[in-house]
This record gives sequence, C-alpha cells and structure tokens, in this order.
Amino acid sequence: MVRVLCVAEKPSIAKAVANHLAGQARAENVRGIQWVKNYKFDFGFDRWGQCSVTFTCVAGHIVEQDFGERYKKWTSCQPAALFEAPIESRIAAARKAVATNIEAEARYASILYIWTDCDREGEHIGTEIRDIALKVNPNMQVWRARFSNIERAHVIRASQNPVRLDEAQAQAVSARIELDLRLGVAFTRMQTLALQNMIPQQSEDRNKLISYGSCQFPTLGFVVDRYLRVRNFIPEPFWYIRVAHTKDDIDVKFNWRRGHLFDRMAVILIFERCLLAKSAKVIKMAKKPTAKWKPLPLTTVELQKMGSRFLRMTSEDVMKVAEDLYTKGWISYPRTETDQFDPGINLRALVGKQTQDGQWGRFAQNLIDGEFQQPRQGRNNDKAHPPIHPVNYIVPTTLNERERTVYEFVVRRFLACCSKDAVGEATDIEIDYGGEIFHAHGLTVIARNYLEVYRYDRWESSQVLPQYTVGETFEPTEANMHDGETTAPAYLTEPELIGLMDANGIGTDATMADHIAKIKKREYVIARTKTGGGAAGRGRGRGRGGARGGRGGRVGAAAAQNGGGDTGGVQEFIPTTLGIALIEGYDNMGFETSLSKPFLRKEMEVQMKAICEGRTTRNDVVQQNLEQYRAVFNRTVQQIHVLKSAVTKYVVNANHG
DNA sequence: GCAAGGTC
Repeated sequence: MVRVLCVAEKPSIAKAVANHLAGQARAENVRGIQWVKNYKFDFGFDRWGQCSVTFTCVAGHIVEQDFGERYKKWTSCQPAALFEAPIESRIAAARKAVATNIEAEARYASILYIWTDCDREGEHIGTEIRDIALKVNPNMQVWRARFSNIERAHVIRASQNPVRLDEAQAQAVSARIELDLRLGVAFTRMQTLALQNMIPQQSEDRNKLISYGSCQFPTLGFVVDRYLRVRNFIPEPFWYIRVAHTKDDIDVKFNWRRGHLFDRMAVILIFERCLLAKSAKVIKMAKKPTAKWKPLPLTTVELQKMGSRFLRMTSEDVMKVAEDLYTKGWISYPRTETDQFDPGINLRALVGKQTQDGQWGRFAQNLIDGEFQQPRQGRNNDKAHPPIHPVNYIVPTTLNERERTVYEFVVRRFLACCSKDAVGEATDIEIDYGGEIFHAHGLTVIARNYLEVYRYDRWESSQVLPQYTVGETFEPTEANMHDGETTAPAYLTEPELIGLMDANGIGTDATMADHIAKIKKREYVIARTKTGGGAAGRGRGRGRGGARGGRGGRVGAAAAQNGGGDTGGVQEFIPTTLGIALIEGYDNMGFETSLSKPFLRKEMEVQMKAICEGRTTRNDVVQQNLEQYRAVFNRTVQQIHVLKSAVTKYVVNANHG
C-alpha cells in the first residue's frame, strides 16, 4: 500500500482532519513531545488509491535563521557588517523532536501531503517541512491541501484535490525573515552600543538593551505621537447657543446644528438674531424605528481591543488566556481575521451547549426556542479559521478568574451574534429659531434583544420627549450663549493602539500584543491604569472636546450614546524620556520616512504581495531594501550626535533636573 | 544581550 505522510501546522488541525478522513484515527505518541500525535489510518485517495496514512503536525516554524558563530558576539564585528553577513538556517532547538518525527515518518512514505494553514506563513512552513522530508527521502512526491476551514465535507473535498506548494508566497516570507533579522539586529546593536552609556543601567547584571524592530518602533511611534499632541495641545475657546423649552413638564434641550464656532462676535450676532425672533418654529417632528446592530463575529484584533477595554486585562494577557482556553478545548482557535461564519457550521448546536449555564443559559435557551438569527457577515475571511466562538461548555466557576472573564466574553459575544439587533424608536425634533436650526434627539429602547446577554454595549433610553407638531411655534423657556474650550486628547489607550497597529499593518493579529509588551519591557513606554470611565475615542482635538466651564451651566452633555460603558481599568501609554528621545532623534535625522513611522513596514507588505503575484522576486526585494536601509544606517551613524542630543535632552537632563 | 513570525 502507498504510504502518505500528512503534516499540519498545529496539533488541533492534525487531529480534526485525521478524524474526518479516518472516522476514528489511531493516535500514537511521539517521543519527546506530548502535544504531537501521529494519527494512523487507511484512506482512499482518488489519485493514489487506498493508502496507509500518518497524519502528524509541527507547531509553527521549525527552522530558525541566525548569523553564524563569527557574528554572534556583539564585539566580533561592526553592526554594519550584518547587512551582508551570512545567515545560517537550522532546526530551532525547541523543534528538534518535531523534525526527528518528520524524518522518521518520511523514510517510509512515498508521498508528503502538507496541511499547513493556507496563508503566507503556512506556505513557508510547508517548505520547511518539505526540505526536512526530502533530505531523508529525496524521492517523495510533495503535495499540499487547499482548505479554508475544518468542516468535514470541506476537508474531504480538499483531501481529493491536492495542489502544489506556492513557492512565491514562501519566498515572500523568506524575504521578510531576512530583512527583519538583518535590520533588527544591526540597528539594535548600533544604537545600544552608541547610547547605553548615557542611560541608567536596567539592573546590575544586565546592560540596557535599546532594541530596534520594524514593528516595535512604529508601535512606539504611535504612543509618542499621541503624547506630543497632548503635550502641545493649546485649548481654543469656542462659543455656542443652547435653547431649552419646557413642555408637558418636560425640559427639552435643543442643540445648535452648527455645534459651536470659534468666533465669539459671530456667535453674538447670531444669538441676537435669535432673541429678536422671539419665537421658534417646529420644522420637523419625526419618530422612526431605529436599531442598534448586534456585534460582528469575533476576530483576534477585536478580542484584544474589547479585552483591553472591558476586561481589565492587557492584550497580552487576553491572548495568553485565550490560547489556554483553546488548548483546553473550550473555545475555537483564537488567532483569526475572519468575521463571518461558514454556512456549514452548526451554530444552533453550539448555542445549545450553553443552555445549562446559570447566567446566560436562559438566553441561550430562548435562542434555541426560536429567537435564533443568523449572525451578521463581516468583510474579512482569512480562509483558515472561523471567528472565535465557544466550542464546549465549561462551568465558569471551575476556571480561574482570568479564564472565566475571557470565556464569558467569548460566549456572550457569540450568543449576541446569534441573537437579534436591539430595537428602539428615535425621536428627532428640529426647530427654526431666528434662522438657526436647533435639534433634540430622543431614544426609546423597545427591545433589548442581544443587549440582554452582551453587557459590554450600552444603549439606553433617553428622557421621553414631548409631542410637538410641525408648524407649531413657541417661545423658548431659555436661550443662552455659552462658552467652552477644546480639551486635549487623552493619552493613547491600549485598544486605540491595537486599532492603529491593525489599520497600519504593524504586526499580525497574533503578534500585536507582543510588540506592545516589548516596548514596555524595553522601558520605552510605561502603562498606567486609567481610572474612571469614558476612555476611548474621546476628544480628537479641535472642536471635539466637550464644552467645559460654560457659564450658563448645564453644558455637560448626556452620557455617550453609543459603545460607552468603559468600566475603567483601561491601560493608557505614556512614553518614557528614552522613548521620546529615540523617536525624536530619528525624526530629526531628516530622512524621507522616519523609522518611527508605519510607512516602511507598510511598504514591505506591498513588496511581499508583489513577490506573491510574481511581479518581483525575493532577491530583488531583499537587495533593494538592504540598499535603502544601509543608507539610513550609515547616515544614522554619521549623525549619531542627533540621536545622542535627543537622549541628552530627554533622559540625561531629565534625570539630573 | 539583538527581529518578527509561527505555535505548545
């Protein structure tokens, strides 16, 4: 019988696919690794007939790239030499047993069938597996499965339609690996050696490390950018008009359509026109149904944003806990960009597992009893993993506190997705007063629906507004001119930072939390827990700040209508003097695009796509980038005084003063 | 003592 060796990227895929193909596969232990099993079974492939199959896995990359011995020691070469120093590939120390297992199985198989994730990194991992297998058995045929989820029918279809590895995608990753290594290590050594004597030692036995990385620097850049905007903020006064009217014992406040103006004289003139008009006329009185949409299926980025906003955990902790819940089998794979459920998945069955819970069980039961609605479809699909959802019920009290918090969030989010939008009625009233438009907005929540289970969203009825009729006129009970001033934006919070990284392609969903943790560890930023609520998305500078100090009083706006509900405990980031000095130093070097900005990383992403599409080659991209960065590197060395003087200004002086 | 990306 033909022997086929299948290799997945991680244990869960190997197990799921093997069991789909086999019915029930026999799991054999592998020496030296508890979490890898070799699943053995027979299977009929259209192409090769009845085969004897071993289905095993790796755990991410197996091969590691590093500089050779000669360049390992910091003092052994100039950092600039790392732009061309030879790079060696070897099996990572922690992956020896995995590689040995593949070698052992490959010796007896004639076909290698690769089942790594269908993304760029998966394609590269596939080539790593192939190289290891071909070394012991050069005659193997190499194939690859194209699959985008692990639903049974899909997997079986994929198994019968093998394709070839996509070399271009693997090459794109290879370019990324080489560039990140050379640039990261070269700049890290250079700036550490140049600056470490100016900076207090981190601890007695360890020298301060001043690292550079294509992701950590832009991440730091976002924090510094916001900090400088806060520090350089100059409040601007503004003026506005507010009208109130009491009807049916209800005090209705009308807001000025223009919001506010920064010209006091202009507001005075308009205000006088209003007063002259004496009476206001209702020009719109509309009640219309409105809804608050239920959330989209959960992606990794969203989990980290929501986690750092509502669960009093850092994004790093949220990911750690989510990975734990995944390996224990309670939730699905936590690294996904997909916000749409595959039509094949049995969502009702998953909801059904939650009916036994004391807190959300009744809600789940109601869904089963008829309230269930298909989740919304987002726009993202990584074709590898479904949205994050609970796969099994676990009594929350048997989990530790952090696990419980994350599990509860995943479950509530999932149940919310399978529920209905919240329904309400919006009332909009507009009046014309001296030629100016003022409006009042009211909301009555009619059915909370998904909000019953998803307590992270807020949507509450406002004060009930009285009935007006279009054409009706009245004399306002109160008409006042108020003043206020714009308020500085707040420091960058963790959910905001994750949003910026995501939008700018800094890191991947799986690594964003690592980069944030790294700039903390390097002491480029400090994280501090924000107290009180109302954190995110506030005050983006001019004109958005709340109106403070209005003399007429009663200026404080009602609570945020939407998405508020911050419980406090959000992390906010403030750069250290060292962090500011690094960013300012590079910004002052006069490069077209500073290393602190996200553009270089974005550009690398564009070039990786070009490699994938065959428009350029791996070597061209690597050579061109190395050339470009070598120029930046050399100029940085020549102008190291610019960097040093920023460090002097922010770190040295700050510590003596 | 260095990067970023997989994953356990």
